[in-house]
Amino acid sequence: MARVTLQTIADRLGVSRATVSYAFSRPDQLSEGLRQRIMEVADELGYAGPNPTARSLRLGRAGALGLIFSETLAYAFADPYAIGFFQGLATAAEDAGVGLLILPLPHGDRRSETVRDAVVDSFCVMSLPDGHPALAEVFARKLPVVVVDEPYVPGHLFLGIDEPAAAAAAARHVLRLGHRRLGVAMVGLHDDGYTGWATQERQESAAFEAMRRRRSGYQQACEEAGIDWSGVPFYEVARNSREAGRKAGHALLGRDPRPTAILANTDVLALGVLDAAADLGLEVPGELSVVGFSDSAAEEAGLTTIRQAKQEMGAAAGRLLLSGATAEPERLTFPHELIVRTSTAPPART
Amino acid sequence: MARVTLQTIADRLGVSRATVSYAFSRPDQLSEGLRQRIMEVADELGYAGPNPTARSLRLGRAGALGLIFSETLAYAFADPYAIGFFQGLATAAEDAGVGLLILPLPHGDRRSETVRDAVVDSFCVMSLPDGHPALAEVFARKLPVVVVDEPYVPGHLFLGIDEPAAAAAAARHVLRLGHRRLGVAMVGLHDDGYTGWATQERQESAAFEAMRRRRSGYQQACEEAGIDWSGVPFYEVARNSREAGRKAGHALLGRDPRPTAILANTDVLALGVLDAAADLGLEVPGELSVVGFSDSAAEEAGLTTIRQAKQEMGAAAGRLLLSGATAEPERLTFPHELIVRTSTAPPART
DNA sequence: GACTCCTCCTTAATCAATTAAGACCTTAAT
DNA sequence: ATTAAGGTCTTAATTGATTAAGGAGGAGTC
Repeated sequence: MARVTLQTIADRLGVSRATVSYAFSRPDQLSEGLRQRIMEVADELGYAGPNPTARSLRLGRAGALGLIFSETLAYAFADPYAIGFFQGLATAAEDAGVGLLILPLPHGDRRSETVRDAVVDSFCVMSLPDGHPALAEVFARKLPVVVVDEPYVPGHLFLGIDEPAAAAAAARHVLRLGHRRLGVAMVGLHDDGYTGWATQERQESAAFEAMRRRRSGYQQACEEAGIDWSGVPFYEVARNSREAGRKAGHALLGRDPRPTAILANTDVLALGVLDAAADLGLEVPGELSVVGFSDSAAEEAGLTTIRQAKQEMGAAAGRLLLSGATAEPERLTFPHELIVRTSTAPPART
Repeated sequence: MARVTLQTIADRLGVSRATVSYAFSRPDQLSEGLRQRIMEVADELGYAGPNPTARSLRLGRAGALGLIFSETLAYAFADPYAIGFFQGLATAAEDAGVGLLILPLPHGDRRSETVRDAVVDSFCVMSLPDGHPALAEVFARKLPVVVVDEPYVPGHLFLGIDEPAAAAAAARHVLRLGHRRLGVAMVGLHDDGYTGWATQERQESAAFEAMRRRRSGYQQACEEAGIDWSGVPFYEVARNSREAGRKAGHALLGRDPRPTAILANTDVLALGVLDAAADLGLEVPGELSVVGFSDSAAEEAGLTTIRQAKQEMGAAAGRLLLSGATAEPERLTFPHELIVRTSTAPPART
């Protein structure tokens, strides 16, 4: 049984293909009788409706927004920050009646076909490491693109927060509370699976721009407060999971002298640090202060964190891409806010 | 500046369109020199690469799997159970190198174009109420379809758990512990936004099949234990949120006599019930037992629940659709498991 | 009766590619 | 010298629709 197309129906009825097309797309162009006969025959032949791909080609629009994310999709769906952003983006897509095409970018096996063959009208790219081939492939498509968080590419639309300022705000908060012995736990600096202490050089050469800048915000705030950054223990983990945070927490809290405050660059990591503190019987915030980042999983745990308007960012990204208004390339900076909860307090007097 | 196509490049170089196509898709068919010249000219003219839509049309495959979900996307992304399923599905899509096209199905404004125009090779439909128009539209596309959880449509591939058995297991657990005064909190029965006590008739006429069957499992277990179902307070909420669960919890716990055990048909709802218990100063499990469903947000809170293999279900759905093997329509039932944690215990002696 | 105006349908161009089959030329083997 | 074999490129059919422009016929108006 061959495929049923408009032509099949047209032939069967002895009318032109155009007529059948009108039956589906503009019923008012046809007499009611013929339209009904067409529909009957379509039904009878098992016609699946106008082929969407052919339609897309003819109409010049795909009806979808492509989303590219550095991680495996399962991982992306596990990240509360990403989920929040997706929600905003999805809402914008929904409002515009277009689909959201989530494109996989397998680690290691970076096939370029994915981006090249994606049937979309625009791309939203989120958190790619510097120089990731997918970015070049996206730009090669010459479609509207917005890059979120990282990397910033001059001449292209960019959405993000003021990373150094936000990170500095987190650090200053504990510094003002009087903490002098800090520890830092970060994920997403590199793409190489490394977990362990990070040298200064490794810190500065991070492949992910936003995290690199976030880190520099921590450093700057410390140095402003007269703290020698090279003396601040810095633990890097490969995955943004609570378990990884716990590992980082144990590493940091195992130092002598023990840090009295730990800065984590995600909430999930911070929750893991809290787990480690609980393992060691340390009271929070009495014996240890912890600050997260993103306000994505912080509320329940009473975690002090930096709030980012992730949903608003997603919605804005979607609107910019879907509005059709070819906004001139811009760097849009979204606000952040320090949310103080119960995971931070002045250090215990020694 | 007109659009650059293969033809533009061909004309510029005085070669045929086919040659240019080969330069991109099968470099070995061309002399190295010509191929390079073609690439240079393509670059110079700002060619964006072979148009994916045209490619799709010619090749007869879209390279995407369509995902349809009854709720707004923002809501879907907020549901841990859905997220778990997405993770599995996304992993399968990733393995196959295809995209995941998430299709919006706006509440109220149910435009049929979304499904009709989706450029996909197959559909995964999740949790649609009985008779939802999108379902018919999906089947009209004559593409491979798998329906997850609800509604079961004979003759089409279906994935789900044994809902009545799973629900009965949850109910029997507290019944065996000795509870006699139960309360039930459910979400997702109807599509009409109602929140409040649900009559027997309303319970049985639920639009969502899986939830309807889940409820019947609760009822059956109760009746087996000699409990009069009509005496079991049943509170229905419109949204699967912790806040809604708290509301249901307050309603149920405000009854006299107060239930000693509450069955909730999602973990999120159950967490809200726990919140309500905390509000009232009730000890769990001392004064109140709570059972959730899905094991999607239960571990942290020590919630007793029914575990579903959501990721495995997602992965299986993806594999079935992407394997190309036109599996004969089947009803695949996945296992469930009662996970007993610390939110259930025998009732206090009165 | 001639004119205009509709209504309904057809013609034909267009969207942007892929690919089997064939043509042409060069090289190598017999 | 002839034939076969390769390598390189072209021809032309194909994928499945949309839509502006035009034509045929009937109805309404003067």
